[in-house]
Amino acid sequence: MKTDEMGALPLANYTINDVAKQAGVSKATVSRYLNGHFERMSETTKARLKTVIADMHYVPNHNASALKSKRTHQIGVVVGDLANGYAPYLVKGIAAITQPLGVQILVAEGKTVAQERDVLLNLLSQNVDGIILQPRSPHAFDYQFLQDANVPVMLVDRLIAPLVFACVTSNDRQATNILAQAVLEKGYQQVLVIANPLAEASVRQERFDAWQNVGQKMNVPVTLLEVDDDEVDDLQTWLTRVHDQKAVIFAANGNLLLATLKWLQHHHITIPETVGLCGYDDWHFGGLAAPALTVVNQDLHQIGETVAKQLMTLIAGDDITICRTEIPADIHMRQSV
Amino acid sequence: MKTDEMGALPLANYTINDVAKQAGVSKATVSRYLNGHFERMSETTKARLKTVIADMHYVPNHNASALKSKRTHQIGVVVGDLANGYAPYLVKGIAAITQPLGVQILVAEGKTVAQERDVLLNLLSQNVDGIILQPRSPHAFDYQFLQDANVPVMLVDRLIAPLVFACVTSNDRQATNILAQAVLEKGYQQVLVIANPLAEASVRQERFDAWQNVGQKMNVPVTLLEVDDDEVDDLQTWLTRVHDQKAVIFAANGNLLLATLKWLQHHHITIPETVGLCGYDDWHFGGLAAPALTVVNQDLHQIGETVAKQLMTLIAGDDITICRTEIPADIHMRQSV
DNA sequence: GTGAAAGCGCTAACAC
DNA sequence: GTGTTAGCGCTTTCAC
Repeated sequence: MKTDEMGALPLANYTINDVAKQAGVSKATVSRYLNGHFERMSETTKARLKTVIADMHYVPNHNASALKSKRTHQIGVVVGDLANGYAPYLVKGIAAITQPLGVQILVAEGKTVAQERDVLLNLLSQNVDGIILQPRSPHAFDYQFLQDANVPVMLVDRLIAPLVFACVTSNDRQATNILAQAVLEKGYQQVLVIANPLAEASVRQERFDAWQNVGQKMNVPVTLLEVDDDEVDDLQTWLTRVHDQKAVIFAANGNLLLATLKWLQHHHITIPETVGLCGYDDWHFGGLAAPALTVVNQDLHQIGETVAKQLMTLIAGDDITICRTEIPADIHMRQSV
Repeated sequence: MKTDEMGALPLANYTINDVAKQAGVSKATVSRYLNGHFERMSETTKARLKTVIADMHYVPNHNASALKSKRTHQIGVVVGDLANGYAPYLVKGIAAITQPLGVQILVAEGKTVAQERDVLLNLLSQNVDGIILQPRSPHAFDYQFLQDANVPVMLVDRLIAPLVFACVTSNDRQATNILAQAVLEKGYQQVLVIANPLAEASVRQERFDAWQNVGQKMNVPVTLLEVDDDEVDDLQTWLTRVHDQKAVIFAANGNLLLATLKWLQHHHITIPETVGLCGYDDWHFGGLAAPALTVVNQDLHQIGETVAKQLMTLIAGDDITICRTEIPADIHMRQSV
């Protein structure tokens, strides 16, 4: 290995052996130093190593240490759609916990169950220490291979049945209940819930159930419109049917809320005069729309932090109970209903 | 290693040795198979390995192969703020290129130059094959260590001087020029440009320069308000000063645009009657605001794809010219001016 | 066309 | 308190 006399030297190619030689100790000692095993290391060697490592700009090779220690200090985060307003806040919440710990985040997108499986397998082969997954499928058997792989897994946003991994979501049922109650008290006679296919995710079902329950209690009919691709043209039919009643639309997620808002604006349907609009997740700009939107806002940052903390616990080898942790969502009553 | 008779077996702990033994070949042959070196492999062993690997659910250990081959198939992506509307679309664009290639993305956030340095060093120690960086600092010397590390680096969104790494941005100067021209043709007599500190990023300067040039040509004074933290209270002063003139505000990025819009709404200042508003990056909801916003919209997905492609070229060992690639932005003229 | 063997850079017993 | 040593699972010459 080259010696350097000329100042700032390449952050490069030095190995633990070079450091050991330079410091006049064995590489075991260097390794101990690097891993913070100072229990019975003399202050002198400690100090010496500190300066030598700094001088050499030595950077340990993670791959080698991971190979040996079986710890990569990397976790995988798999979301359904990276550009969905959900993902960034979630990832930021996760990063707030992991980054100070020196744990890196591998993000990947699983747009279909098959693609999700691919990226998960890929993540496993990278030996990630753990995985945070917004699952595409509600069925545990689709994730059998994850259980078999014996890697810590946390779910976020969606549940699977049976619940074989711990999960963090918001309090969907409760929050939707409160919103529904508040909205229906304004005297609406018809409700349309626009959602992606309920069967694919149990929280969707919960949000719909909440409306049904409140609707029943207050004697207001609740209609369901399941759409697959944020294409909301079908709401024309419903609008026609209820045109002489005071009606309100609930869009069950942020994308649908936006799609619906755009559709209504495009068709020059006034909100809330002709039809009321409320929904889930305005990603900080519901207040800017015309009119400002009444919404349930999930605390994504908190969800991310919580799921990351629980994953870190699992990775540390401590058990946690396999259950759903619910993070309270905020409800913003504004002018769109 | 256990043999399995009972169907789906743990995706686990099999090594290349196990596969070799099971297939009755040497691990060298298995390795060749895994890496697609079929040049002179008999069809029979090829077929045999295929089935054995599938049967065993063997998954190669990336850390081991990375240690030996010096290729991790991971790239680092460092952005200033993960929750900024910029990041998700960019990352998605990058993922569109890398995911099919089996290249994983390590995302990290660099909120300050110091933190950015930390995460970059961390990334280097993970032996990422390359780095995409939205640089916090405009000075190349802050990234000397990256050059020394001899790792492929691509910049995105912002330049550094001298330009020692290739970079992908939008056509800031040109797009802003077109917008400015179109806006001023509406007869505005005063312009306020709200931006984060210009000195920190040359594209900010470009956007301001564009306004200055157009303003000069059309004889309209252009004022600059530099704010540090999306706190736009100071625009009160300017508004008072120009209250009897037809005035327009240009917010130089999406966050500032939102902050400004919120501030104006909060102070019940009508747009565009009292003051016009336009800006950069509405992240798909500028059309929903009241009134719909006139903006320059960067093609973030395209930027992400482009920067990822160029990085892949660099990683493949091919040279690219160190220059700035500009992706045309869209200009949306709407009702806010 | 395939195998043997030498490491990649690190960790963790186990010595002393 | 520190050194010796045996691998972790893979890739890649170099033989044959």
